[in-house]
Amino acid sequence: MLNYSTSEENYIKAIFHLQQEDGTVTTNELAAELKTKPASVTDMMKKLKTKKLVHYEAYHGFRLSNEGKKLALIIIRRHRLWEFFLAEKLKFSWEEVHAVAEDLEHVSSKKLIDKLDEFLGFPRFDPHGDPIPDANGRIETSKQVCLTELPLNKTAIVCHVSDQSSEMLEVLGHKNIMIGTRLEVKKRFDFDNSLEIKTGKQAATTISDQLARNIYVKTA
Amino acid sequence: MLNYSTSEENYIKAIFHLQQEDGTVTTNELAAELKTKPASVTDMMKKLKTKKLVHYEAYHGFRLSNEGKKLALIIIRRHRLWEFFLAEKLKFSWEEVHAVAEDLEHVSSKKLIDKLDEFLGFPRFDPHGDPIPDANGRIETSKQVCLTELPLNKTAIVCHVSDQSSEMLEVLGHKNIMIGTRLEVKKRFDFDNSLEIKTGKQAATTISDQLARNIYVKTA
DNA sequence: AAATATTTTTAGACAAACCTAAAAAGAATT
DNA sequence: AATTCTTTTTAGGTTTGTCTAAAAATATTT
Ligand SMILES: [Mn+2]
Ligand SMILES: [Mn+2]
Ligand SMILES: [Mn+2]
Ligand SMILES: [Mn+2]
Repeated sequence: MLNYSTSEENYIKAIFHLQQEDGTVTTNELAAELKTKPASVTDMMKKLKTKKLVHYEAYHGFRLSNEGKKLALIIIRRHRLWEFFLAEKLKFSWEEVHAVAEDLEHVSSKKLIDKLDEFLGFPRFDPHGDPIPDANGRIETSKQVCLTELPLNKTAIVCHVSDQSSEMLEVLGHKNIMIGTRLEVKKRFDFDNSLEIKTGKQAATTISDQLARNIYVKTA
Repeated sequence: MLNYSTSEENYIKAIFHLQQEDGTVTTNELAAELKTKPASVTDMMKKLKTKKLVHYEAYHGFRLSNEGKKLALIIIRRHRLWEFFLAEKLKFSWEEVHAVAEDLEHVSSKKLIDKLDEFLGFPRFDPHGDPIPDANGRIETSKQVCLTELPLNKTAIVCHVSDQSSEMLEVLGHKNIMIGTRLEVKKRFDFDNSLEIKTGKQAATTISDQLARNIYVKTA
């Protein structure tokens, strides 16, 4: 069932990401995304069509078939689990993980990935806050986002704090914020980027930019 | 300096292993090792020669240049560190690690490998007992081997015990065996595979097959 | 509805890594 | 030293994934 080349996998993953927005993807879009030429994209689309991974009619764009989507989620799972591993276990910084994961994602042993998942404690989000598909390809629909980027008045749930120091936990405890807390940002002060937030039925509190940077939330 | 294809890397590694025995490697030998055809080997040797990784004169075999040896040790380092990771952290069995490492070894980030090495605690031997080259390409010359495979009357030093249970440590303590102990196998009883060993100036002791299987030694 | 501009596909070429079959070189036998 | 056997190389071909340049289809303007 699965034994695809690095090139095929990179195309499938890129189509998956592009069609999230557009629905259907064009030749030029994909060529730009993959830093290749439109002619190369057409060649590859013909091949992926015969392999039943994409729906494609000449001149009318393409989108992934169900098979193609399943494959994309497998590759995304590998990519994000490796990113998590690199950040969490090897202490790579946030920005470094992507490039290395871009290569590691093409090592295709199913057992490797499932054991890695287990070793990492079945993490749900990669270091950029993107959800990690599970072994069956199921993926959380809502993206994890830093509290600093949450739009005003949008209800969200705290799902991760990146700094676990006792100082951090002290201030969180005092403000009654923990994993699972439902909150909304009511105001954002441009002067110092501090936030006024509302949690449940309590009075509003203010959160510094410093603190907000370490809190990740999921929109419901 | 280093950006070689998966194919080039597999050839370099295979030549390294073959020339350990032979000194110089032949076309047919290498073709057999890599399950490819002699004609393909000749093609690749021409390429590796222009890249200065091998010394090669038509019809007279080949061996790695210094550059080639350095590259081989980098690839072997990657391979064995991944094998150690798979066995130690992901609980892969002994026999499963090689195939997966055969792919992982071609991910070429130097930082990835050095951080992995650190994360693993700078292991000196892979799960098969082969030594792991360090970040500078230095490699231990003597291979680690299970006590069950040590030839009679050959002095060796205990370097690893794979079972660290308190029961195991109890029996080892009683027999005065620990990491660093110098020993020789004096006799091997076919009936139960038990061993009579001699350590330093003490009287000989007997070790069961069960115990011996968990002790690894390095010949001096 | 033409004319023009943009996008996409086709045609033809190239490098990498492999193959088979034939030729050449070297080694072993007589 | 000539013949025979074995090994190695060359010649020519295939597949995969890329490219440029030209042609065809589609979209946008006028
Ligand atoms: Mn990424
Ligand atoms: Mn990739
Ligand atoms: Mn191995
Ligand atoms: Mn390999």
